[in-house]
Amino acid sequence: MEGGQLETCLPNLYFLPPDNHSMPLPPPFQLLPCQPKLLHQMPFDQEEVGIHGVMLSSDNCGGLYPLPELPSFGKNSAAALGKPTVGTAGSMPNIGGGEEVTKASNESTTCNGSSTWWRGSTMTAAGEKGKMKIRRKMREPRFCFQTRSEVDVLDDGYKWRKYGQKVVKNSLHPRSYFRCTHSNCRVKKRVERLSTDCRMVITTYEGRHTHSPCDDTNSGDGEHANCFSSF
DNA sequence: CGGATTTGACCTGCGC
DNA sequence: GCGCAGGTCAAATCCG
Repeated sequence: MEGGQLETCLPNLYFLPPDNHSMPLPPPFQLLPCQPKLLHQMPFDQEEVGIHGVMLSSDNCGGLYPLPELPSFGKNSAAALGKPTVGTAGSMPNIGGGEEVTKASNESTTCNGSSTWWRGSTMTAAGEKGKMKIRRKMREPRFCFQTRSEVDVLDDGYKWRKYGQKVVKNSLHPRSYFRCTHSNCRVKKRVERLSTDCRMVITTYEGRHTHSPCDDTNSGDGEHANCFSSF
């Protein structure tokens, strides 16, 4: 992910005034010890592009925080440059929004159950490479929020498996990558701490769970109580 | 012993 | 075209 693409995303972020929090939080957020506050919403037309994201911020007492600037989001990031964004309330970190999500319009969730969510196990070299490039651009709906917590991984009711950790530039803390362990559920999340305030944890969910949190230990398709599907 | 985590390598996209 | 940075894979290792 490059900060350079942030500008393509930022105009789609809006600050919601406190009295305009009409959008219900998705179940994972409702399960958190303290519900994060909605700060930003990505007002994409869901039907059109299949994207719907929010930015949230909270601490353990439910206090509302403006999202502080993150130092690590690329040379061209608006956050780094202090560019004004639409209705800024702090800066938009390049989490959950760095990619050009609008290209996901047609094939947004057609990840076809292959061994990897975007690469595909049956991909052949020449013919599929172009598709792979496109697929790389595809992004699931994302929800980004910030909490003040001692622990990196918040208990959101789902079971996660860590599949990677990466040191990000200009950040003191590594970013961790998690995948939902439920079969047929490709939801991922990234967790990192602010370098400016190590108590603050940025969590980004990507994708929609195909099961409910309580259904997490089961295998199968778990069609009921989709966390994000109606969101 | 099986599942989860760690970590280095690899791949891809993007900016210059 | 090249280099950098983010994201993912997969073998090795750890842990219950």
